[in-house]
Amino acid sequence: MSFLDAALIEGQPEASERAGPSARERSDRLYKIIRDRICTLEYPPGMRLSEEELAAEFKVSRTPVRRVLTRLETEGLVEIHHGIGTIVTDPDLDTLAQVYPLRLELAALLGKLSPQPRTGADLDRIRALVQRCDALAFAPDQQEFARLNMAFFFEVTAISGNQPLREISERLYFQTSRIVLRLLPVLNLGEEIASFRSEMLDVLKAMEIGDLEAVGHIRRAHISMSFTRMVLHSRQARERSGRP
Amino acid sequence: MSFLDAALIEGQPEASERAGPSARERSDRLYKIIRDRICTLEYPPGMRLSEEELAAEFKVSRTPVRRVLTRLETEGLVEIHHGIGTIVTDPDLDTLAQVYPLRLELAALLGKLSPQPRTGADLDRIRALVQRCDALAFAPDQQEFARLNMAFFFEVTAISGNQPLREISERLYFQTSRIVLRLLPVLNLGEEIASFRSEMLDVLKAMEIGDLEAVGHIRRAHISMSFTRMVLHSRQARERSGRP
DNA sequence: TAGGATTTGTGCGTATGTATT
DNA sequence: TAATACATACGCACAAATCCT
Repeated sequence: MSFLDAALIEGQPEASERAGPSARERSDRLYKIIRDRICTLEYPPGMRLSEEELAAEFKVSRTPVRRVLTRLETEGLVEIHHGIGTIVTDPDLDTLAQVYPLRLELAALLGKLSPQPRTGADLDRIRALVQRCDALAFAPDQQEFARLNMAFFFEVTAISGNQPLREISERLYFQTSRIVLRLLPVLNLGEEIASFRSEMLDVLKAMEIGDLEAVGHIRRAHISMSFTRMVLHSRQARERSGRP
Repeated sequence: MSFLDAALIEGQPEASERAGPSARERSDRLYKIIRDRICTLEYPPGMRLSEEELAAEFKVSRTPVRRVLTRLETEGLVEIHHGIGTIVTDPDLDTLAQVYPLRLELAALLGKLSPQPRTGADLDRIRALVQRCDALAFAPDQQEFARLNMAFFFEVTAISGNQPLREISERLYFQTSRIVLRLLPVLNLGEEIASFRSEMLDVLKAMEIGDLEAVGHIRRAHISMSFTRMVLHSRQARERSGRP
């Protein structure tokens, strides 16, 4: 268990005073830990997750672990098969082709529905992400790239006060964010990092003048281009490997 | 247990040959039964659902029942409180105000993303719904109205082949469909039935000429007007009761 | 084909939390 | 304030399903 995981599962009591985390809080923390491990490919597609092993790691019985795995299954991150096991799903380009049109529309909606004005602290957090992105250019790190992407996603999603919209956006993001990491070998890493950095700067500019609807449009444009790059490079990779 | 419920839980084996329903199938059926009971107000908002009673009714232990209730909680249909119980949620106008803008956009998207051509059988099913709606005008029945609405919703949602979009649309529908029933006392029932009937006829016309994008726009317009009527009549009801 | 190993699904007793008396 | 009643959360043992030998 990494330091970050430990911080997540211990945490501060949220709803209760000094009285230890409630069942709901324990479950949510465990869910986020496993979800993040899947989305950073620490648990790669195809890996089998053992209920007993997870139960042992987090010092609980299988019951709460099963609760979390069931939730992850409804969100498409794992598949549970009776008698076989629980395996991490492997999102493909076909899944992506269904989810991306939705993500495009939802990104634009985020800037329109119940826009939440950004504070200086909000902008500073994004500026810190740009710094981390710069460091990434010199020392490529898949997991750090995944965490940066996720952190930026949450910053952009927060511009809308519409909770159902945020939940749906998150769900679709976690369903497909892994595919970029999977395709990194065939993608141009420098191009991806540069594109990500310029997206953050564009969003920052729009936020600085308070134009949240523009943030949505910028985000939409970059999601679209990201998808196009993936399709393009995948096709090129297939051609290079000789497959039709 | 009603006859319809019995048919649902027995059903035909879907994935297995004569080998009895799998755990997944049993769970899905139980989920749909309870979900439908909630959405037809057979389980009204505020009602407490006992795990033991449900377990006894469906001849299983509390474990699979808890699995289903947990799923219903993530979808916002019930709230589970440790030590208190599981109660059916009561969606209010504020929730509606957040969900409806989304439903509007998604309705339009349904006609655009992966449109699925309608067959004669598809149209006949909708025509049958119109007939049932006509019968409803003479003998108002809240549950029948709820079931008609739901059946029509599924027919319209089926025009898109985009599975994530359909899932999201369903989720938002089940979160908010009950509120129309709750407001029926202050709404003009005749107006609601007439509006519903004309929506089905409009959709039917668009489907007959194969214009699925128009179906989306029609649906969007009617969802918008439905929302406006609810806000309007709720305000009038408040004014009549003397509350500011 | 049969049987054992391993996995998830289920049943049930107990722990924990909440409200009421 | 303490005790009681009753709800969900949890842990564990066993059943059912699958794979491999």
